[in-house]
Amino acid sequence: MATMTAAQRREKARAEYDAFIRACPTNQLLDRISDKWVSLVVAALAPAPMRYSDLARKIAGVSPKMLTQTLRTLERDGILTRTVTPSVPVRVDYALTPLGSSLALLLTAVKDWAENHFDEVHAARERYDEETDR
Amino acid sequence: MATMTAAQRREKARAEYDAFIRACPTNQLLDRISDKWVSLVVAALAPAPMRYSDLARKIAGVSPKMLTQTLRTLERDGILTRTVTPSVPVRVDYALTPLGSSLALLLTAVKDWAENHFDEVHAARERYDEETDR
DNA sequence: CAGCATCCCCTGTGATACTG
DNA sequence: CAGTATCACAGGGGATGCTG
Repeated sequence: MATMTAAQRREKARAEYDAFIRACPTNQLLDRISDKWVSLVVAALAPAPMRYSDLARKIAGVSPKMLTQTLRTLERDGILTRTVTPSVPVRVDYALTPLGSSLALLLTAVKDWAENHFDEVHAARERYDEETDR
Repeated sequence: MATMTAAQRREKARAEYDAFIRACPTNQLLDRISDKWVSLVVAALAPAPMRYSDLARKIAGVSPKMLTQTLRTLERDGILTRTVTPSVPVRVDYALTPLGSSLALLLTAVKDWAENHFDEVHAARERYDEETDR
């Protein structure tokens, strides 16, 4: 295998690259938790379990569709549990799993960072815009 | 202003809601840093400053367009600095600011979480799919 | 109450090609 | 090397209406 055309080498590199991307857990999971709604849902559930309508109210701005979609993927990923109480009317509770709680710790830290450093970011933006705008 | 039609009341509520959303620093910043490319760029720059082409190579999968776009917004937000050295060929270095470094700490933690818990998430997914698929 | 189904638009994103 | 410009596309996400 000492001989290999440039095309073959390129193809090999590409194949390895693709495998790397698919195999790379970081990118996969990072993509999922780098989601607006994921952050908000996990943060909302961090203090205490909540019902569907509580979440809808607390997150304010989320459509039923996105809320459900987000909750389903998070349930699938073992981040939270979905508990249906078959009363009338139905009652559905969502709660973080231990896994979800460990993630919530980090996302809450990020959220706190955003709150604490908003001033600096805002100031930086104004400076930048002033120097740039025209 | 005791009299107000339903439409007016709705419009007022909407205006207040919009103002609330815009005023809320958490959502604004959270949205920005809850971005795939932001995470990757900040993580890439955390160990050491890098040049444009270094970033393009390290991140692998990002288009020039998205890379530039991401770098610009992060520069605007004071997360990183852009330094042009007018040699031939041109050389542009990107480095995290102290503000950016503090954020990098958190995002790196999230990245590590993703790496360390991928197995659990993956297992949860298989369990979920097995119970659900039909 | 807690959804699911459908429609549909619009923007973010990627590919490609060109420039200082 | 470090971008910018243009185009074309997919699909994210909202609105609406219906159900167990």
